[in-house]
Amino acid sequence: MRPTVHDIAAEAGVSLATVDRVLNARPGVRQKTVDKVEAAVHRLGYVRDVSAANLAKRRVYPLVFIVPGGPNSFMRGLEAEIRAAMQRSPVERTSIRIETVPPFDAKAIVRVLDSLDPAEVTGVALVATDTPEVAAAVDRLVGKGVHVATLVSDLPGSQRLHFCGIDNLAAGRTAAGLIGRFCGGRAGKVLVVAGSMKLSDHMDRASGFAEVLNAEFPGLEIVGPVETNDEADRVSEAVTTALKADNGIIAIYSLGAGTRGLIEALSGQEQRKLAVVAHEVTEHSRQALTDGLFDAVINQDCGHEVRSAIRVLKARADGLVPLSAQERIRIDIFLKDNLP
Amino acid sequence: MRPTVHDIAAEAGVSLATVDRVLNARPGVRQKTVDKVEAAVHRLGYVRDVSAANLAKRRVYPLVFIVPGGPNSFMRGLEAEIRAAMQRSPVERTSIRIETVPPFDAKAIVRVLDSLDPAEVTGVALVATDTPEVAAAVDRLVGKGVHVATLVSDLPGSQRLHFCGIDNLAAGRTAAGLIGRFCGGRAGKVLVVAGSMKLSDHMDRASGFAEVLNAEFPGLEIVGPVETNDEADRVSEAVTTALKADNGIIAIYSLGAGTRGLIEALSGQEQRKLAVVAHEVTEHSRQALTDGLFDAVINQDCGHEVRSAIRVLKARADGLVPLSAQERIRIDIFLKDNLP
DNA sequence: GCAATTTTGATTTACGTACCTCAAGAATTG
DNA sequence: CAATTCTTGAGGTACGTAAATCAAAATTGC
Repeated sequence: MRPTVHDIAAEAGVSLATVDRVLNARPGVRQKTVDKVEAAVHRLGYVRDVSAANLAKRRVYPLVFIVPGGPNSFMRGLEAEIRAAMQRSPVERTSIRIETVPPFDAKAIVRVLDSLDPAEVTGVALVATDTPEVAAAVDRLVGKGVHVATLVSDLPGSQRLHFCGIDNLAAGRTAAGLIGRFCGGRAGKVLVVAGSMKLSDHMDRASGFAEVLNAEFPGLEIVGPVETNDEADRVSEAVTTALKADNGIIAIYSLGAGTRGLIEALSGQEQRKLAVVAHEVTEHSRQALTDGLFDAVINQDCGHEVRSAIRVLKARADGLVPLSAQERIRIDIFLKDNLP
Repeated sequence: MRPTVHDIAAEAGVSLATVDRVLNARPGVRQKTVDKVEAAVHRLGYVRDVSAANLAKRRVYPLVFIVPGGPNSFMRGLEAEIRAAMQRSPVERTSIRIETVPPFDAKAIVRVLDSLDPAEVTGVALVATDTPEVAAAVDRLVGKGVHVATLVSDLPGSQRLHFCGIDNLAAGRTAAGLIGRFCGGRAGKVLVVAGSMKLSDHMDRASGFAEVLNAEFPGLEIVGPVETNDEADRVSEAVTTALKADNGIIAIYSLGAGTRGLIEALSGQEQRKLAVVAHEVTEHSRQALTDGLFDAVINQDCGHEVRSAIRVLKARADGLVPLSAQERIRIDIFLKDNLP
C-alpha cells in the first residue's frame, strides 16, 4: 500500500496539518520541522496522489490554442487533434478554446495574444509566424504570467517555455539522407520547393537539407528553394516550370505545404522517374505514396504535438518543469508500406 | 461545470442511491427506472469521474509481464520500459511483476503461465514464442478469466485479446521498399538474415520483404533467409561467409537480432558499399547508423508497446473494449539524421 | 385486500488530499 | 518577566464516487 499523508505525519511525529503545510509550501513551519517532514517523505517514498489532489482542488486548466485557418490539410488535421483533446477535457481537467487566425497573418496572432486575460487563461499554444511582433506579443503575455508554448513552428527569439514540434533542421537532413540514397549514386539536380522562408520550420528544413546533401552526396545539386506561400496552384506551376526548364532534375524535395499542387504537377508528366520526398501525411500525400508518385513522406504526429503541449502547459501551471527529453516529437518517415 | 451523480439524480427525479445502482449495474432497479436514469445521463452528458471513482474503489490492477532474458539489447530495452512503467505504478494504480524466462524456451513460458493465480493477477503480457504449447497455455489462462496480451511477437492461433506490436508483414514490406529504392535501379542480390523462423514476427517480416521485392524490384534477388537464432556470432559468420561466396550481393536485410554480429562482419570488410537495413534501435545499431555502416533501421517503440499493453489490460479488466485503432504501434524508420 | 417481495430513498462512511479555523504551545522580543 | 509573535495540533468540510445499511414505499401474487 502506498503511503499517505497520514503515514507521513506519523513517521515524522508531527500533525497532519503540519505535513499539509510542508507539502503545499504554506508558511508558518520552522525549517527544522520542514526537514523532519521531508525526511519522512523520502524515507517512505511518498508521492502525492495527483487525482485525489486534483479532486480536492477542483483544478481546471483553461488553455487557448491559436492555429491558422485556411485549407492547409495539415493545419486542419492539427485542429482535429485539438478537438479530440477537447473531448477528453473532463478527464484531463482542461478547458480548451481554439482561436483561428488567417494564415501568415502575424498581426492577427498579435491581436489574439494581446486580448487574452491572464486571469482566465493559464496557458497558450500557438502555431507561430516568426516575426518580431509576434515574439514581442508572446513576451508580453509571458510577462503577465501566462505560459506559452509554440506548436509546429517555433519562435526562437521569444520567451516561450517550450516548442512542441520536430527538430526541423534534422527533418531537412533526413530528407537529404533519403533523397541521396534514393538517387543511388546517380548525379543530378534536386528541386527544393518551400512555402515561405519567413516560417522558421521551412528555413530550418532547407538548411538541414542543403547541409547534408552538400556534405554527403556531392553528385547532387540543389535547385531553389522556390517559394510558393504554401499555395497548391503556385507549387504546381513552379514544379512544372522547373521540370520543363531543367532536364537534369532527378529528385524533388517539397518541404512545405500545397502538396496537392505537387501531385498535380507530377501526374501531368509521366516521362521521368523522379525521387520525391514531401512533408506531412494527409489524405493527398497518402494517396500519392500509394500511387507511387511520392517515394517517402516525412511526418510530424500532430496528435503527439497537441498532447505534448497540453502536458507541458499543465505541468508548468503546477510549477513543475517539463522533461524536455520525454516531450521530444519524432521525425516519422513513411513509405507506402508503413503508412499508419 | 461537468455534471455529477447528484445532478443525474435530480434530473432523473430519483435518489442518489438509485443512480449509483444503475451506474454500477447493481441489481434491484426496475427497467423503467434504469431507462429514466440513462436518459438523464445522456441528456446531461454525464461521464464518470474516473479518478474519483478509482479513489473510492481503491482499485489496483495486478499485471505480469513475461519477457525473455539473455543479452538481446531490444529485450533489455523492453524490460527497462516495463521498469519505467513500474515507477509510474502508484499513479496508474498498477502492480507490475516481471517474469524473465530463457529465450526461445517455450516450456519455461508455459510453466510461468500455468503458475499464475487468477485471483492474484488480472492481466498478463508476454513476448510469445509461437508454439502450440504456449498457445494452449495462454488459452488455459484466458479460460481462468485472466486477460492476456502478446507483446512484440504474436500468437495468432490463441485466445489472446490483443497484440501489442507492429504489423511485421508491413515491416518487411517497408524494408523492401527502402532497400529497393536504396539500390536505385541497380540489379543484384539481397542477403536476408533472420533469427528464427519459429518466431512469428520474423516469419512475417521475411514474407513481406519477399513479396514487395519480387513485385516492385525485379532486378533484385533474395539470398536466404539465413537463420542465426539471434546470436551475434552466428550472424557475423553467416554474413561474412555469404559476402565471400557471392559477389553479387549489394544489400543486406537483417530482420532479427544479433545486430552486433552484423556490425562486426561489415566493419571487417571495406571494399563493397552495401545498402543495409536492420531492425530495432539499440546502442549498437545507433552507432552503426552514425558510422554509415547501416543505411536505415526499422524500429518498434517498445515504450509505446508496454504502455499500450497496460492500457489494454486495464481497460479489459474494467470490461471496456480497447480501441484497436488507437493502440496501433507504428513502424518507425530511422536514418542517422532522424535518430531520437 | 393482505402479506410477501421488490424497488427506492435517505443517510452514512470511506478514499487521499486541500484548505480552513481555532486554540494551545513554543520561541522570541523588549 | 510578560507580551508578542511564531509554530503546531486538533478538528472539520469538501471534492465525486463507491458501497453499505435500514426504512419506507411501491408492486406483485394469491
